[in-house]
Amino acid sequence: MAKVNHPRRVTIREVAAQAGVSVQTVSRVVNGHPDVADETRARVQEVIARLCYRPNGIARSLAAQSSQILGVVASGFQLFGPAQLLTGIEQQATELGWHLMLQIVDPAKSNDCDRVAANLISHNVAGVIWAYPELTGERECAFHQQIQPHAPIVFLSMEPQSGSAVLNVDNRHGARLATEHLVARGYRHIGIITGPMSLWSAQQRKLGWQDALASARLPHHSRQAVEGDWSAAGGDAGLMRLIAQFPQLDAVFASNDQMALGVLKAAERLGRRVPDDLGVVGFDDIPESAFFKPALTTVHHELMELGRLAVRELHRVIEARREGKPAMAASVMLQPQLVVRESA
Amino acid sequence: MAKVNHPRRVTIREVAAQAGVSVQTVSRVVNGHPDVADETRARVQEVIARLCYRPNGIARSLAAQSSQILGVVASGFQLFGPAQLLTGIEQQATELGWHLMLQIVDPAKSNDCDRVAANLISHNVAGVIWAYPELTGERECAFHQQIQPHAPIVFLSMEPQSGSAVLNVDNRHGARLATEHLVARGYRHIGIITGPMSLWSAQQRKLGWQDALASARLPHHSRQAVEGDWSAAGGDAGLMRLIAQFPQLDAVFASNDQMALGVLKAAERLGRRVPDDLGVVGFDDIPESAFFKPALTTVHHELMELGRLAVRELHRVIEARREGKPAMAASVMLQPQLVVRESA
DNA sequence: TAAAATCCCGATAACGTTCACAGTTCTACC
DNA sequence: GGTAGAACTGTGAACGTTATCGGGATTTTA
Repeated sequence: MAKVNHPRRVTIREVAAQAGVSVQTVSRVVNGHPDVADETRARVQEVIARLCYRPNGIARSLAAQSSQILGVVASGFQLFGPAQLLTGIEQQATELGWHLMLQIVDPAKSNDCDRVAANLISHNVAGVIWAYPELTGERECAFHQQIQPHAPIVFLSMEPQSGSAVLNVDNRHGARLATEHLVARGYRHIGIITGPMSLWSAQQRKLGWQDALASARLPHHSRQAVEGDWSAAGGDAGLMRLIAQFPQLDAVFASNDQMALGVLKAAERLGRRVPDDLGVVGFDDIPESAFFKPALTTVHHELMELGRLAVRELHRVIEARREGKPAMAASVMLQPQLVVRESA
Repeated sequence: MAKVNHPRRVTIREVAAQAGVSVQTVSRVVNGHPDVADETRARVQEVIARLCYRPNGIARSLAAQSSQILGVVASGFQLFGPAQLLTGIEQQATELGWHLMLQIVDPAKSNDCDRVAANLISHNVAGVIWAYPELTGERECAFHQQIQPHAPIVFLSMEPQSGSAVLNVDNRHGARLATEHLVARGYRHIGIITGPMSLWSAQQRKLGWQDALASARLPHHSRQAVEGDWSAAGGDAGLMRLIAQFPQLDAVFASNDQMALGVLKAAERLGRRVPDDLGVVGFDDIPESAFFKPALTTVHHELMELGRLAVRELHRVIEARREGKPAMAASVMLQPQLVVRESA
């Protein structure tokens, strides 16, 4: 096995030698510890700059038994939600000086979670953000058990549970706002196309729809709801099924904007004018939704901010624990807002 | 500073003790080295399973002077392209057993690149994928210089350069296909809304548009082109500007599908029927584009596959170098395809 | 049958940091 | 003027693994 031609990287030892101090003193300067004379500090910093010394993160992690890395467990970034979350996480992490280790779990493989947990632990991550939205509970539980002793976790878009921090958008309330708006506009036969019902957020949005119908004393039967898959194609197919099983339908709450787009397309094909013959409301307020025809009435929420919050909470807990104080991340619930446009 | 209550993790030493062999032998078993008797190997593996031993990635990286981590430098995942790339990268990395360290560079800060490079080097990444699309060249060059001696790099969606591996979709040819289709449909006054012209891909798409006009012997003036920002809002505003400065316009090539959506919206507002009064072609073939009104004719390309390819190339090079052979990643150019729908 | 090669395995030293503790010098106070 | 404490610095041992080298047992070759 041939030696790869690595250029000798500058180590703390060389800095120490050049500055005429001990390795430990350099370490102190680098980490901003007190107890080092101003003059010494200046000399060391000068040498550091001159040699372009960069502390080795790996060695640091090993010695200190903890890293500057946060683990992020996610599913995929093709959907709007996860992409927004990850963007927020990334921004805040960079601002606070954290690095990110990305882990994707494959829903198909049941033991994938163990692999991910083992990876994260073996890399001494300082904290973990669980942004993989699934309801089963078992998965998260097992994961939680494994990670918990090593690093704090925050969960995103999941069922709130005592004993762990869960950050959420109030999907139920958002869906209620959307449906109430349809009711206020005079629609009386309001169906829903849900997201994949294995997801907490999809369930909550359906509950919000039910809440609104109930408080308006409108009936809701199971034939008023069909399950979608977040995609425009799913929304299109969903409207077809919905009309087939519930012909008097006069409005639809689509659980995300992509599905709402599919609904608009199907409605056009069926000769139903929106909003006159069919009211449509979406969820997410993706940037494109204002450009749909007609412009989509939808529910706006701040997922980027949720991601940023997750990092800040984790940061707070990690710092506190480093100072010896026990700390717990707090759960949070952000409130979404209705954005009224033309489709309802 | 209070000791955090870390549960003692199982180390290689304990495995060695339990199995009655040396630490080194356990290491050999874990890493699949030869030169260990079948019987010994079995015994060690049994102990590993029993104690749930997981090698510490940090310590491994430090000792071996190289990790199982790939660095990914990107800009943001809110856009379709980057999200697709990252998804592909993630999938392939997981399949091959690599971990990902995500780094975002802030275009605003000029020295951000140094920070990113330092981080990656300090974590001993085995390879780097540069998926931050910008043309300036300086940035990449400086980065290249710093990383190169430590780890192989592949670049994504950039200007091909000798001496480094660049993976691309043939944006120019794709744009040419799109524009040629407009010509074939009889449009004669074809404008373009480009992406941000600081991006290589945006430049290439504009060149493809020019190619098509030139080979059809149609004139193209600078007033036939406006710069957009990839967003639907940008596409909408773009069409307004385009018509103002080039009134005879009868077709538009929008450099991505979101902008095409904006164009469709603006066209409706102006009372221009698509495709009769105005032909529109997009680029990317996002899943939603088939559901636009009218369904969007666009250019399909396989960005996820490009991301997967990048990881495979890197993997190949890293493995080869570990065996002492010098190796270079190869450059690749994927061909896009035209998808004809209703908008042209 | 001696010499050489092969197969196993272990001892020791890295890898580049931080931590705990032990100085040493200097100031301040009674 | 001795002593207590602060301020600063250095020493040695971790952290958990892999690399290097060497040695004993076993097999192959001359």
